[in-house]
Amino acid sequence: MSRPSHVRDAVAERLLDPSRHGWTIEELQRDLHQAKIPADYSSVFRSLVLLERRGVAQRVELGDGKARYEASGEHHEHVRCERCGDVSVVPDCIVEEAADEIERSTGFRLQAHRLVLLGLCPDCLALP
Amino acid sequence: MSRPSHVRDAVAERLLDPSRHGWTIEELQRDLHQAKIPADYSSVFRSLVLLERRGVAQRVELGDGKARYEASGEHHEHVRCERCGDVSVVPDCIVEEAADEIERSTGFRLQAHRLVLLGLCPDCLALP
DNA sequence: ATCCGTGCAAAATATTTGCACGATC
DNA sequence: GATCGTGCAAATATTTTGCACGGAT
Repeated sequence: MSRPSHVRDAVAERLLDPSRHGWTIEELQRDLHQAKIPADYSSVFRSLVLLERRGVAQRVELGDGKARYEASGEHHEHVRCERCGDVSVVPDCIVEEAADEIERSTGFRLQAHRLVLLGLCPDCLALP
Repeated sequence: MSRPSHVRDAVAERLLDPSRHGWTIEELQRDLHQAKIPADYSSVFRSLVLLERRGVAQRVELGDGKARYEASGEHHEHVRCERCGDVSVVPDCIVEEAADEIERSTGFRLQAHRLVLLGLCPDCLALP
Protein backbone atom coordinates (compact mmCIF):
# COMPACT_ATOMS: atom_id res chain seq x y z
CA MET A 1 0.00 0.00 0.00
CA SER A 2 2.76 2.40 0.76
CA ARG A 3 4.71 3.93 -2.03
CA PRO A 4 8.37 4.85 -1.81
CA SER A 5 8.86 8.14 -0.06
CA HIS A 6 12.48 9.06 -0.03
CA VAL A 7 11.88 12.24 1.92
CA ARG A 8 9.91 10.60 4.68
CA ASP A 9 12.32 7.69 4.84
CA ALA A 10 15.28 10.01 5.15
CA VAL A 11 13.55 12.04 7.85
CA ALA A 12 12.71 8.91 9.84
CA GLU A 13 16.25 7.67 9.49
CA ARG A 14 17.59 10.86 11.01
CA LEU A 15 15.11 10.88 13.84
CA LEU A 16 16.10 7.34 14.74
CA ASP A 17 19.76 8.30 14.99
CA PRO A 18 20.34 8.26 18.75
CA SER A 19 23.20 10.75 18.58
CA ARG A 20 20.99 13.74 17.79
CA HIS A 21 17.90 14.98 19.56
CA GLY A 22 15.35 17.67 19.06
CA TRP A 23 15.62 18.27 15.32
CA THR A 24 14.05 21.40 13.95
CA ILE A 25 12.38 21.19 10.57
CA GLU A 26 15.04 23.42 9.13
CA GLU A 27 17.86 21.31 10.54
CA LEU A 28 16.34 18.22 9.02
CA GLN A 29 15.93 19.94 5.69
CA ARG A 30 19.51 21.15 5.73
CA ASP A 31 20.80 17.72 6.64
CA LEU A 32 18.80 16.16 3.84
CA HIS A 33 20.16 18.71 1.45
CA GLN A 34 23.72 17.86 2.41
CA ALA A 35 22.91 14.23 1.79
CA LYS A 36 21.81 15.12 -1.74
CA ILE A 37 18.17 14.65 -0.88
CA PRO A 38 16.68 18.02 -1.66
CA ALA A 39 13.27 18.32 -0.09
CA ASP A 40 10.83 21.12 0.36
CA TYR A 41 10.28 22.46 3.85
CA SER A 42 6.64 21.51 3.63
CA SER A 43 7.52 17.97 2.63
CA VAL A 44 9.69 17.58 5.69
CA PHE A 45 6.92 19.09 7.77
CA ARG A 46 4.33 16.69 6.39
CA SER A 47 6.65 13.77 6.88
CA LEU A 48 6.93 14.69 10.52
CA VAL A 49 3.19 15.05 10.93
CA LEU A 50 2.68 11.62 9.45
CA LEU A 51 5.48 10.03 11.43
CA GLU A 52 4.01 11.52 14.57
CA ARG A 53 0.58 10.11 13.76
CA ARG A 54 2.22 6.73 13.25
CA GLY A 55 3.86 7.01 16.63
CA VAL A 56 7.37 7.06 15.22
CA ALA A 57 8.09 10.69 15.96
CA GLN A 58 7.07 13.04 18.69
CA ARG A 59 7.11 16.76 18.83
CA VAL A 60 9.00 18.32 21.69
CA GLU A 61 8.99 21.92 22.81
CA LEU A 62 12.37 23.24 23.73
CA GLY A 63 11.28 26.75 24.38
CA ASP A 64 13.04 28.46 21.51
CA GLY A 65 10.00 29.02 19.39
CA LYS A 66 10.87 26.28 16.95
CA ALA A 67 9.00 23.04 16.50
CA ARG A 68 11.34 20.19 17.28
CA TYR A 69 10.96 16.50 16.67
CA GLU A 70 12.64 13.32 17.73
CA ALA A 71 11.96 9.62 17.80
CA SER A 72 9.20 8.77 20.20
CA GLY A 73 10.20 6.41 22.90
CA GLU A 74 11.54 6.62 26.39
CA HIS A 75 10.70 9.74 28.26
CA HIS A 76 13.65 11.98 28.95
CA GLU A 77 14.49 15.58 29.54
CA HIS A 78 16.62 17.87 27.40
CA VAL A 79 19.52 20.21 27.95
CA ARG A 80 19.93 22.93 25.37
CA CYS A 81 23.12 24.93 24.99
CA GLU A 82 22.27 28.60 24.99
CA ARG A 83 25.32 29.39 22.91
CA CYS A 84 25.30 26.91 20.05
CA GLY A 85 21.81 25.44 20.32
CA ASP A 86 23.07 21.89 20.72
CA VAL A 87 20.62 19.58 22.43
CA SER A 88 21.51 16.70 24.69
CA VAL A 89 19.53 14.28 26.78
CA VAL A 90 19.08 13.78 30.48
CA PRO A 91 18.06 10.17 30.88
CA ASP A 92 16.55 10.28 34.33
CA CYS A 93 13.26 11.92 34.96
CA ILE A 94 13.51 14.06 38.02
CA VAL A 95 9.91 15.14 37.84
CA GLU A 96 8.17 11.85 38.50
CA GLU A 97 9.25 11.74 42.09
CA ALA A 98 7.81 15.13 42.87
CA ALA A 99 4.55 14.60 41.02
CA ASP A 100 2.46 13.45 43.95
CA GLU A 101 3.47 16.36 46.10
CA ILE A 102 2.70 18.80 43.29
CA GLU A 103 -0.72 17.34 42.67
CA ARG A 104 -1.50 17.71 46.33
CA SER A 105 -0.34 21.31 46.57
CA THR A 106 -1.93 22.55 43.34
CA GLY A 107 -5.05 20.47 42.96
CA PHE A 108 -4.13 19.76 39.37
CA ARG A 109 -4.14 16.28 37.92
CA LEU A 110 -0.81 16.05 36.16
CA GLN A 111 -0.65 14.42 32.78
CA ALA A 112 2.68 15.39 31.32
CA HIS A 113 5.54 17.81 31.69
CA ARG A 114 8.22 19.50 29.74
CA LEU A 115 11.52 20.24 31.31
CA VAL A 116 14.14 22.12 29.38
CA LEU A 117 17.45 22.71 31.03
CA LEU A 118 19.52 25.56 29.69
CA GLY A 119 23.22 26.02 29.98
CA LEU A 120 26.50 25.68 28.16
CA CYS A 121 27.61 22.49 26.49
CA PRO A 122 31.08 21.07 27.10
CA ASP A 123 32.33 22.41 23.75
CA CYS A 124 31.19 25.94 24.41
CA LEU A 125 32.53 25.80 27.94
CA ALA A 126 35.97 25.24 26.46
CA LEU A 127 35.73 28.43 24.42
CA PRO A 128 36.52 31.90 25.73
CA MET B 1 12.07 62.02 33.06
CA SER B 2 9.32 59.51 32.71
CA ARG B 3 6.08 60.59 31.21
CA PRO B 4 2.73 59.10 32.08
CA SER B 5 2.11 55.86 30.29
CA HIS B 6 -1.26 54.51 31.14
CA VAL B 7 -0.78 51.42 29.03
CA ARG B 8 2.51 50.43 30.58
CA ASP B 9 1.24 51.23 34.06
CA ALA B 10 -1.82 49.10 33.54
CA VAL B 11 0.26 46.24 32.19
CA ALA B 12 2.64 46.39 35.14
CA GLU B 13 -0.27 46.50 37.54
CA ARG B 14 -1.66 43.28 36.11
CA LEU B 15 1.69 41.53 36.12
CA LEU B 16 2.12 42.37 39.77
CA ASP B 17 -1.20 40.81 40.65
CA PRO B 18 -0.16 37.59 42.35
CA SER B 19 -3.38 35.80 41.50
CA ARG B 20 -2.56 35.43 37.80
CA HIS B 21 0.54 34.07 36.14
CA GLY B 22 1.85 33.68 32.65
CA TRP B 23 -0.12 36.40 30.87
CA THR B 24 -0.12 36.30 27.10
CA ILE B 25 0.00 39.60 25.27
CA GLU B 26 -3.52 39.02 24.03
CA GLU B 27 -4.82 38.25 27.51
CA LEU B 28 -3.32 41.45 28.80
CA GLN B 29 -4.81 43.43 25.95
CA ARG B 30 -8.23 41.93 26.52
CA ASP B 31 -8.05 42.62 30.23
CA LEU B 32 -7.05 46.21 29.58
CA HIS B 33 -9.92 46.56 27.16
CA GLN B 34 -12.39 45.37 29.75
CA ALA B 35 -10.96 47.91 32.15
CA LYS B 36 -11.71 50.64 29.58
CA ILE B 37 -8.07 51.01 28.72
CA PRO B 38 -7.99 50.29 25.02
CA ALA B 39 -4.46 49.63 23.90
CA ASP B 40 -2.90 48.38 20.74
CA TYR B 41 -1.31 44.94 20.73
CA SER B 42 2.03 46.49 19.85
CA SER B 43 1.78 48.93 22.75
CA VAL B 44 1.25 46.08 25.17
CA PHE B 45 4.14 44.26 23.54
CA ARG B 46 6.44 47.25 23.84
CA SER B 47 5.41 47.79 27.43
CA LEU B 48 6.43 44.25 28.18
CA VAL B 49 9.76 44.60 26.45
CA LEU B 50 10.49 47.72 28.45
CA LEU B 51 9.31 46.23 31.72
CA GLU B 52 11.49 43.23 31.06
CA ARG B 53 14.50 45.43 30.44
CA ARG B 54 13.76 47.19 33.69
CA GLY B 55 13.67 43.88 35.49
CA VAL B 56 10.01 44.20 36.41
CA ALA B 57 8.71 41.55 34.05
CA GLN B 58 10.12 38.33 32.73
CA ARG B 59 9.16 36.29 29.75
CA VAL B 60 8.31 32.68 30.39
CA GLU B 61 7.84 29.93 27.87
CA LEU B 62 4.94 27.69 28.59
CA GLY B 63 5.21 25.63 25.49
CA ASP B 64 2.03 26.68 23.75
CA GLY B 65 3.66 28.88 21.18
CA LYS B 66 2.59 32.08 22.89
CA ALA B 67 4.89 34.55 24.58
CA ARG B 68 3.93 34.80 28.21
CA TYR B 69 4.97 37.30 30.81
CA GLU B 70 4.80 37.68 34.54
CA ALA B 71 6.40 39.68 37.30
CA SER B 72 10.01 38.78 37.73
CA GLY B 73 10.86 37.56 41.15
CA GLU B 74 11.01 34.28 42.92
CA HIS B 75 11.73 31.34 40.75
CA HIS B 76 8.88 28.91 40.41
CA GLU B 77 7.47 26.35 38.04
CA HIS B 78 4.14 26.43 36.25
CA VAL B 79 1.24 24.08 35.77
CA ARG B 80 -0.89 24.72 32.71
CA CYS B 81 -4.34 23.24 32.29
CA GLU B 82 -4.56 21.55 28.92
CA ARG B 83 -8.28 22.11 28.78
CA CYS B 84 -8.82 25.76 29.69
CA GLY B 85 -5.28 27.12 29.54
CA ASP B 86 -5.30 28.31 33.11
CA VAL B 87 -1.85 28.67 34.62
CA SER B 88 -0.95 28.07 38.24
CA VAL B 89 2.25 28.09 40.18
CA VAL B 90 4.31 25.40 41.83
CA PRO B 91 6.27 27.18 44.53
CA ASP B 92 8.98 24.66 45.13
CA CYS B 93 11.72 24.10 42.65
CA ILE B 94 12.24 20.42 42.17
CA VAL B 95 15.04 20.91 39.72
CA GLU B 96 17.64 22.50 41.95
CA GLU B 97 18.23 19.33 43.87
CA ALA B 98 18.98 17.31 40.77
CA ALA B 99 21.15 19.95 39.14
CA ASP B 100 24.51 18.67 40.36
CA GLU B 101 23.83 15.16 39.21
CA ILE B 102 22.71 16.41 35.80
CA GLU B 103 25.80 18.55 35.34
CA ARG B 104 27.94 15.55 36.14
CA SER B 105 26.17 13.22 33.74
CA THR B 106 25.87 15.62 30.81
CA GLY B 107 28.95 17.79 31.09
CA PHE B 108 26.79 20.88 30.65
CA ARG B 109 27.05 23.83 32.96
CA LEU B 110 23.43 24.56 33.86
CA GLN B 111 22.26 28.13 33.95
CA ALA B 112 18.51 27.96 33.98
CA HIS B 113 15.61 25.70 33.31
CA ARG B 114 12.02 25.76 32.28
CA LEU B 115 9.61 23.26 33.67
CA VAL B 116 6.06 23.24 32.46
CA LEU B 117 3.70 20.76 34.03
CA LEU B 118 0.61 19.89 32.06
CA GLY B 119 -2.62 18.53 33.37
CA LEU B 120 -6.15 19.40 34.34
CA CYS B 121 -6.99 22.15 36.76
CA PRO B 122 -9.42 21.55 39.65
CA ASP B 123 -12.24 23.32 37.81
CA CYS B 124 -11.89 21.24 34.69
CA LEU B 125 -11.54 18.07 36.74
CA ALA B 126 -15.01 18.77 38.09
CA LEU B 127 -16.50 18.88 34.61
CA PRO B 128 -17.57 15.81 32.63
C1' DA C 1 -7.64 5.42 -13.38
C1' DT C 2 -6.61 6.41 -8.76
C1' DC C 3 -3.94 7.54 -4.99
C1' DC C 4 -0.14 9.49 -2.76
C1' DG C 5 4.26 12.07 -2.43
C1' DT C 6 6.22 16.31 -3.66
C1' DG C 7 7.14 21.20 -4.77
C1' DC C 8 5.53 25.75 -5.06
C1' DA C 9 3.05 29.34 -3.35
C1' DA C 10 -0.22 31.30 -0.40
C1' DA C 11 -2.70 31.39 4.16
C1' DA C 12 -2.49 31.46 8.96
C1' DT C 13 -0.50 32.62 13.47
C1' DA C 14 2.27 35.41 16.37
C1' DT C 15 5.96 38.53 17.11
C1' DT C 16 8.61 42.59 15.93
C1' DT C 17 9.54 46.95 13.62
C1' DG C 18 8.72 51.49 10.96
C1' DC C 19 6.36 55.62 10.73
C1' DA C 20 3.64 59.48 11.98
C1' DC C 21 1.08 62.09 15.26
C1' DG C 22 0.24 64.19 19.55
C1' DA C 23 1.11 64.89 24.30
C1' DT C 24 4.45 65.85 27.85
C1' DC C 25 8.51 67.65 29.40
C1' DG D 1 11.26 72.12 20.29
C1' DA D 2 12.83 67.50 21.49
C1' DT D 3 11.44 63.23 23.31
C1' DC D 4 8.46 59.55 24.41
C1' DG D 5 4.07 56.92 24.19
C1' DT D 6 0.73 55.26 21.14
C1' DG D 7 -1.88 53.44 17.13
C1' DC D 8 -1.78 51.75 12.63
C1' DA D 9 0.17 49.11 9.27
C1' DA D 10 3.78 46.60 7.39
C1' DA D 11 7.70 43.37 7.99
C1' DT D 12 9.43 38.92 10.05
C1' DA D 13 9.51 34.40 11.41
C1' DT D 14 7.36 29.81 11.35
C1' DT D 15 4.02 26.71 10.74
C1' DT D 16 0.21 25.03 8.10
C1' DT D 17 -2.72 24.44 4.06
C1' DG D 18 -4.26 24.53 -1.05
C1' DC D 19 -3.31 23.20 -5.48
C1' DA D 20 -1.38 20.89 -9.31
C1' DC D 21 1.65 17.61 -11.29
C1' DG D 22 3.73 13.31 -11.87
C1' DG D 23 4.94 8.72 -10.58
C1' DA D 24 3.60 4.31 -8.47
C1' DT D 25 0.11 1.07 -7.92
